[in-house]
Order: sequence, then C-alpha cells, then structure tokens
Amino acid sequence: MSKKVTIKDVAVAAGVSHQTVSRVMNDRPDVAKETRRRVLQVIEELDYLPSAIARSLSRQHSQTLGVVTAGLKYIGPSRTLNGITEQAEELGYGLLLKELPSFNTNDNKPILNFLISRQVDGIIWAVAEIGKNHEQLQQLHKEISIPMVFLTMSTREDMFIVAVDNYLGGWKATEHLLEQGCRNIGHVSGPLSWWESRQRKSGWHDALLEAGIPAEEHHSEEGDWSSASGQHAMAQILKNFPQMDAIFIANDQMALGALQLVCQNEIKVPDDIAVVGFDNLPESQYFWPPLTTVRQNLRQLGSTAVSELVRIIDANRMDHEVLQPQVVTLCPELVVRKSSIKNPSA
Amino acid sequence: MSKKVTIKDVAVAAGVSHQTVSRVMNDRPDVAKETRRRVLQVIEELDYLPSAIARSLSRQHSQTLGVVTAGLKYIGPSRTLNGITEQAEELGYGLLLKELPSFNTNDNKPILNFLISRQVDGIIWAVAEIGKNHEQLQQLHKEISIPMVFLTMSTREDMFIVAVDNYLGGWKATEHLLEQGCRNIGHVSGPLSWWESRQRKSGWHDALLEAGIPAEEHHSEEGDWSSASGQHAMAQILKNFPQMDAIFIANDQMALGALQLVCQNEIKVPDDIAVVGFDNLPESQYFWPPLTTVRQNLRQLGSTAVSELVRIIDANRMDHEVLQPQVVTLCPELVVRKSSIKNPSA
DNA sequence: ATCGTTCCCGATAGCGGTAACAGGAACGAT
DNA sequence: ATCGTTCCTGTTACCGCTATCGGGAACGAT
Repeated sequence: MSKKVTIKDVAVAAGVSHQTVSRVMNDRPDVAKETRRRVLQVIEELDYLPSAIARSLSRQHSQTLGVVTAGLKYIGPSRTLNGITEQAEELGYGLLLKELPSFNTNDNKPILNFLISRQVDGIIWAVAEIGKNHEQLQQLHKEISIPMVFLTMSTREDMFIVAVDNYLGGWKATEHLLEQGCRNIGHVSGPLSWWESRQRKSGWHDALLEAGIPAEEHHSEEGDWSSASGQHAMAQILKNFPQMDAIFIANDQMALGALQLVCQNEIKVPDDIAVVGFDNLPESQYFWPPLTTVRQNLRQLGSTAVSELVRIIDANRMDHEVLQPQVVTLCPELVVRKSSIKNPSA
Repeated sequence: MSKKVTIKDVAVAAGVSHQTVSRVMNDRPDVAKETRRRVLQVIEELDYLPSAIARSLSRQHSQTLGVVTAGLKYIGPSRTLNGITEQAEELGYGLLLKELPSFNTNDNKPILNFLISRQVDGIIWAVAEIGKNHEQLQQLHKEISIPMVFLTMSTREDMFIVAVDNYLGGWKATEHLLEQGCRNIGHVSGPLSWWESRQRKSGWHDALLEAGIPAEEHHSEEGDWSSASGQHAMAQILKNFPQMDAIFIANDQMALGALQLVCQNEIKVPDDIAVVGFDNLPESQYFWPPLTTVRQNLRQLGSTAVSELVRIIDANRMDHEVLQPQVVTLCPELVVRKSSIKNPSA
C-alpha cells in the first residue's frame, strides 16, 4: 500500500512550493498559467487528494453540518433526513449524523459537544418536541457559538425554527369533514406529550368551535401513533360517542388500525363514518377505502432547514451582521380520497 | 462571544505544559495524581473541549465511519441506517453520511474521495445492487486503503459483505404456501434489475421446482415496489393464470395494492387466493386481512455491518494481520398471519 | 558516593493544510 | 536610470493536537 500523498509530495514533484500547490487547489488567481497546468498534471498523476481534516483545522470551519435526529425507523424522521441530505449535497456540505437513542433524552450536552469538537459549521436539531426534552436545549443553544436550526417545535423568539403547521393541518382535516356535512366528528390524537399531537388536536377542536359545535372531551382518545393504538382508541370512541359520523385521526398508521376495526364491525366508510388521517404515507392511497389524509412535506422541511442554516452561516461569515431568529412555517395540504367523501355520486 | 479555549490555555492556567494536558485528556498513566487533579479542574472551569479535528490530523484516524446510502425516503434503507447509527454510537464512532441522488449512480469516485479526504476509518456501502451500479465500485474498493463493508449484494470473494438471504426468504414464503395446500402459486417480483428481486424470485422458482411444480414464466409479473405496480401486476397475473390459488409478492407495499384490487373484485383472501408479502412493514399486521410476510431484520443488518467494519479496522490497527474477506448472512423469518391460512378452523 | 530505576514532566517536531508577508522579475512610466 | 506596478512565487508562522525523546527528581541498591 503506497503511502498517502500530501501537498508536499505534489510540490516536490512539480518543482514548486507547497503554497503554490495550495493556491492551485483553491483556484487562486495568482498562479501563472503554465505553473497551474503543471501542478494540476502532477496532482492528476499522483492521484493527490487534499486532506479535508487539515483544511478544517487551518480554516477553522469544516463545510460540515451536524444533524441530530431520533426515531429513524419511522418514516417521518427518515423523510426529513432525506430532505436534509439532498439539500446539504446541493449546497456542498457534509453531514455528521447523530441519532438519539430515544426521543426523550434529558442530557443533550454530550451530543452538542461531540458535534462542536468536530468543528461543524452549524447544527440541525431534528428531534420531535416531547415533554420537556427541549427545555435544556433552549438553555444550551445560547451558550453555543455556532448556528442552530430547530425543526417542528413550539415557537420561541430566540431560535431559528422551521416547522410544519400542524394546527392548520388539524383544522383543514376537520373543516373538510364539516363540509361533507358531518356534525359529530371524533378525534384520535397522538401522544399528548408530543407538541405535534397537541397542535393537531387544537386544530380539530377549534375548527369545531368555529362551526358552533362543542368538542367534548370524550369525543377524542389518545393513541401512541401505532396502528394497534389507533384500533384501540377507535373502539373506545365508538363506545363513548355512538352518534359519531366522522373522525380525524392524527396519523395514517392509526387510521389504518381504525379502518381494520371498522371493517370487522361492518361499519361502512365513508357512509357511516368518514375518516381522515395525517401524513400521507405512500400506502394510504391503497388502504381500503383509500384514505383521505393531510400531507406534510417533510422532505421540504429538511431541505428548508439546511437552506436556512447555511444562510445563517454565510451571514455570520460575511460581515458581522447577526440575523434575527425567525420561524419558517410550511403549510400542510389536504389530500382527498374516498374515505371521506359522503356522497360520491352527488 | 468568548474565544475558543485550546489545550494551551488549559496548560497555562494549570501551570503545566500542554503535553501534560494532552496526557491527562488521554488517560495516560504517567501523570502525578495531584497534577491530574489540577488539570482536570482547570478543564472543568474553562469548559475546555478538545478539538476532534486536530486530534484526527495528528493521530491519522478520526473515529468516524463513512456511510453511503440511497433512497432514505423508503422505510428499508432508513431502518438499516437506524441499525448503523445505533451500533456506531455503541462502539464510539461518529458517522459521516452521504446519500446518493439515485440508486443508479455510475460514478462513485467523488463520494469515496469525499469520505477519504475526511479521514474516515472505514466505509459502509449501503446501496442496493441494481443493474451494474456496483461494477465500478468493485474496482475502486481495491485501490482504496481503508476498510469497506457492503450490504446485501451478490457475493464476491474479495469483499466484506453483510446480507439478508433473500433467496431463502422467497423459498420460505413459497414453501409456506405449498404447505397450505396451494399448488398454483404466482409471484409478483420487484424490478428484476435489483439483485434482491432476482433472489426472491429464484427462491420462489426453486421451491416450486423442488415440489415438482413447474414455475411458468407467465405465473409471475414484475413490479417496481410501489403499491400501484403491485395492483397492476396482480391484475395481469389474474388474467394470465386464472387458476392461481396463492401468490408470493416481493414486498408488502405491492401486496397492499394487490389486496385492494382483490377486495374490489370480491375475491376472498385467503380462501380464494392466499397472499404472502415481504418486509414486514409495521402496517402489514393491520392490512385486511392481516398480511403474512417475510421479516428481514434490517436494523440488525445495519448494526452487524458496523460491528464487522470496526472489527476489520481494529485488526488492521493491532498487528498487521489482514482479515480474510467474508460474507455474513442474516436469515429472514416468516411471519404468519391470516392472509395465508387456508383452513383457519382445521 | 555512585549507579540504575522509576516516576513525572517539558521541549520539540510533526500531522497537512492555509494565511500573511516578503521579494524577485517584468514591464511601463517618469 | 529610477521608480512604481503588477504578477508570480517562496518562506515562515500558525491551526490544535499527539509522538518522541530527553532529562530532572526521588529512591533504593551497591
């Protein structure tokens, strides 16, 4: 195995100083044409690959972003990550990935230290807000000298946040059911320790209120995102709220569980009960009946986060202007399918 | 914003040389107890964080693994990645992530160069084998001086490979249907440019042969993994192979599409046609009827890949022994549910 | 008293780049 | 001839850490 070739080897082989090689590598203008040609040729011949590590040390930045995520086994976080990788590639940044062992991690300092010690230029915190898992972070991020962007969490004035408007999503779903003529609309929420769950539920709640319909507490049940919990919650609501003619379920997986239960009990969807989910899984179009759902563009969420972060990094570098923290909100869209259309032939 | 504190600042504050601080950081034995205590205290006070970048440059390795993946928006690759992050964390390695824009990338050199220039200690190539997208790689990996592990691809003697036995999976699915008394077993495959698709199909094919049943070409159709394609393929086979009494479909999503079609046509599953899928999506238990499927433990695939890679790295470092390339095979398991049980009461 | 150990610790030289400065060559202008 | 430019290139000093070597102090053995 031949030893690794460094900038000095190139310099010697090309008969120039290593600094000139460096200049060629960085496309500096102050190199004679002929010299540049010769150096480039030697680089080619020796198969020289500059060390990004050494460059990072010298330049004091790494062209690398830190990404903290959790729950990659779920489709949501991985779609978001997909958007992140895509945009990072586009903007020429590398990605240092860290997945938390659980959503509820109390001590985030080691993670942050890990990333900072590796000189990342910025950090994307892509972990759902659950319980108080963002509390310590809110403190820490002030003590940190590198830019951070947070994803989908309750807004705070001093942070950069990119979020999907879950409240609006819940509202749209409910409004759609109201438009179908439904008046008794139930709800299966996600775990209420999740900020997103609370937002979706509030959207449902407020849309009903606006229509002059009180949203009773026993009209809704809490699930844990799994199909099993959706099924269980559905059974519960059917019992507590027999006159229900429609239901908004906070994700497609729980909706699937509910759909299966309903199918077993010979209740007809949408005629007896109209159903709307949330997420727009690729599969939901093929549920029976095809599921009306709320689409959130998680890939865009990820890519927007990267763009924002890079924008902040660049601003910090350019002049010493410091950008004002802001919140970027993405709007979810309703995807209407059979499971919610009351009068298909009307 | 206070300037970053370096090893020198600590040295000065503690009244020792920076080398002594380095020794303390690395838990070297040759430091007096009292000195160590003092240095540690200063580190604490100044909130000193050693630069992993500088350390990498000096030590010539980075405690970081490169991961190349593709198709993160699908559940499979992201579950694999989940296993990778988990085990990397466990073994104390960082992860540099790179997602290919498409499965079919012809030029992999830039990716490899990117990772190598950042001093990764090893690389996991977690991209499905499709068409000839591994051909160039097979060449490149020989020229590279750092260890690589490949995931789920056709075996080659000179590479480290960790793979799920897709052939066995197809075999098990088919065998199960045979045991149910089915004799006319169809198949919907994935795209046949995928190695995994071909393996699953071969498993189906050979299990039939072993049972003395010829697997006709018109008994199978090619899909593209999507539910839509599954539905279309199913319709095609129903036409070409009307006496079909069971079908093995190469992934759960396509099976879902097929199930929906069958449901619309009032064909009964499993009585008229038994169905087995592949993947064991979390949702598949809640399809209607619940789907029998083949579970592949992708998380384990990922974590095994990391373990293997680290084992190779360590071996290379320890003494100059070079490990012999080998293939680690993971066995998929059949998960039996209603969609394939012909006589539930028997 | 002398020597060999052991235990600590510091000085120095890298790792592979970049930044900053300095200086020679070529050229036109004075 | 002298000066100021412009263009190009090399020297030196870092970036923040680790490896290596060497040496002083303390101690027991001879």
